[in-house]
Amino acid sequence: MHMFRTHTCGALRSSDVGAKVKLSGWIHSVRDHGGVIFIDLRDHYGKTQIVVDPKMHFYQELDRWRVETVVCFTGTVVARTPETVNPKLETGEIEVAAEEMEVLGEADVIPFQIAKDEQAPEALRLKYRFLDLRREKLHENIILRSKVISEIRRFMCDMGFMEYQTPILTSSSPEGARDYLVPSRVHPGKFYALPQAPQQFKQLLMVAGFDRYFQIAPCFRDEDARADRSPGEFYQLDVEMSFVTQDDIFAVIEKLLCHIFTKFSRKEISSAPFVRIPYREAMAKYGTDKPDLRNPLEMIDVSSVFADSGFNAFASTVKNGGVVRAIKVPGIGGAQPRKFYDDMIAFAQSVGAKGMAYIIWTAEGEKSPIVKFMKPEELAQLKAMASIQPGDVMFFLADKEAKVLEIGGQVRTELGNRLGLIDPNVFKFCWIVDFPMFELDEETNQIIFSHNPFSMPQGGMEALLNKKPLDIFAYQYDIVCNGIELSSGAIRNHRPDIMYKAFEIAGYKRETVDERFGGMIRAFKLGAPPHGGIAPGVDRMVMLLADEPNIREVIAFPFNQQAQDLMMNAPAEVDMKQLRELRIIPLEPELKFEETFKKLKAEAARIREIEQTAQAAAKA
RNA sequence: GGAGGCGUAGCUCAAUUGGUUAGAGUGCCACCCUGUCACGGUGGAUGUUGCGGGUUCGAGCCCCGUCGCUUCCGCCA
Repeated sequence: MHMFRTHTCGALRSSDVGAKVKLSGWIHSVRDHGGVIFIDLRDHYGKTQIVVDPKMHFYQELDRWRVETVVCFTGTVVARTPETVNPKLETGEIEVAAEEMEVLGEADVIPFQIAKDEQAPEALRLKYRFLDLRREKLHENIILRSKVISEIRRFMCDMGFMEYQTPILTSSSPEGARDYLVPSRVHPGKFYALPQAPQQFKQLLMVAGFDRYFQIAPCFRDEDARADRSPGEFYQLDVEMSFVTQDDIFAVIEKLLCHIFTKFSRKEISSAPFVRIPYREAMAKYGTDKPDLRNPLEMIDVSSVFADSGFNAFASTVKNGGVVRAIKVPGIGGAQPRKFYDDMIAFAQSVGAKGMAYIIWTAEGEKSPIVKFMKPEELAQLKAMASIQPGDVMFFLADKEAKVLEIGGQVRTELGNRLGLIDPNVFKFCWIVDFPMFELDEETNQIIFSHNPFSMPQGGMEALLNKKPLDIFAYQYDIVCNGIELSSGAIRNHRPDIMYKAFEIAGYKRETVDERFGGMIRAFKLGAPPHGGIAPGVDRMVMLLADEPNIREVIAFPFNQQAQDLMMNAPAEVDMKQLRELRIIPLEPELKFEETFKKLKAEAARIREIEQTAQAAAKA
């Protein structure tokens, strides 16, 4: 009987010496010494060195086969002499003396190297993704991903959750990202949408009484890519629970994340409970709602110091309703050259700052371009506010608050990076909580939902009736790790009366709410439990665990940044036959849609009229 | 949709800042080599310098346009 292997390429050890074995795999590398040839044979499990003696009948033929050819060797396991043991290989104590060879799959010249650590351009790597996936790091990443997902499933089930599947072909949701649409053949002119997330389904499962739901759920969003955001599709660990508070959900997720990150990483991990930071505090201190807490720097408000200062640039900003924020960097006073400060100012300007001031405190006094404009008591005030020690430096930004926070956040990150303040061997998690329910639209001056209209307002109906809308928080939260947002979540608003009221505050009529969200409201009118959930991104978790800066490195077959699959050539044009069934005529991209649509409709009506006239004439 | 960066051999990069026939490593091809494990050695082939135009005696280098890649902003309830 024919067989391909008795062992994998990672299996053999010195205890197997003397065994007659058969190994199959890819030719990883060839080292031809004239009198003897060494071949590293590689498969999913590892590498084994094959030795071919010139006396073997296939010795001459071996020359023909290039690296990455798939071959099967039969031979005997022999021990390596102590000086030829390779400690880098798990199978390094032995080698296989080849006696027979069979070529199973010939390989042409490969477009980029696999055995060597060579960085090929990404477009090429994506086109030949099956080759790229043979490279050790990428292969390991995909294996890690598989292990992480199966461990998540096991752990969730152990915590009493059950995995439920929800439709892939569903309807377009009114809020949120752009949908991917799928035309219906049975109902020409109508479209399914791929789910941006199984949001409504998981809530309906709670209404259906299933209590603890999870799903490793595919999500589809037609939005542009980022380094940590794959365009098109991605996976999230979708979670929903009934009869829970925000803290119940936090406890479950903290347990899960601690377990997964401990199991699959050797980095130090924040211990549960993770620190909780109100949204406004996060914005004030870090200038972002996804702070990297490995960076110890924080912004402080020093507007009051400069309100009546002799430093006019800042004083006038404060008088005109702006703010001054400072970032203290401890202990670098004497350590950085002048160029460092110039570079930081240039950086601040590159992200939109008008300028940036700084003060260096030394044992001898202050060094700064702005100190000469300031009174001694102002300097003393600053010193007290930030507990300044000699050697500390303070950077200052002044502008409208929103702008200062945004720029300050980027300056904080840049300082952290440049000064090496960010420990790469730590995972720091935090919850961002107390997102405002409403905000003021800057253009229209109207109250609008600030994030998710379906979250439960803190304080419920009572808060909606009695509090100023802008003072109401939502039970909404983000989980953040090392500056990467893993997920948003919320306690949902399951009460139709509270939902109508919340929408009323944001300017929606009851009829509009019924029209747009009628399905959910109908369900909530027939006995809905309080419920809430979260949906951490699986790709982002694996990306953090694999220490990859780019999300495409942890996805087996990712889109490129333009949402194309270069290997499968997707998206692609389709047959006229398929379009005819769907009654779809693609418009040339350069044509104006509205005008062309009207013209085509008019033309269609004209053709129909001509046909009807002809038919009538034929009858008569 | 907008901004920045990049584009030279299959791949990674160089080309003394506008000056002779565009080089090196790696890969590829041929030959040599019995202990390598990124083996080593000798020789060889490989270029529309992304594309189009302009400036110039002369452009890989400068200018304009265009395309592609990438990072960020917008967007991502």
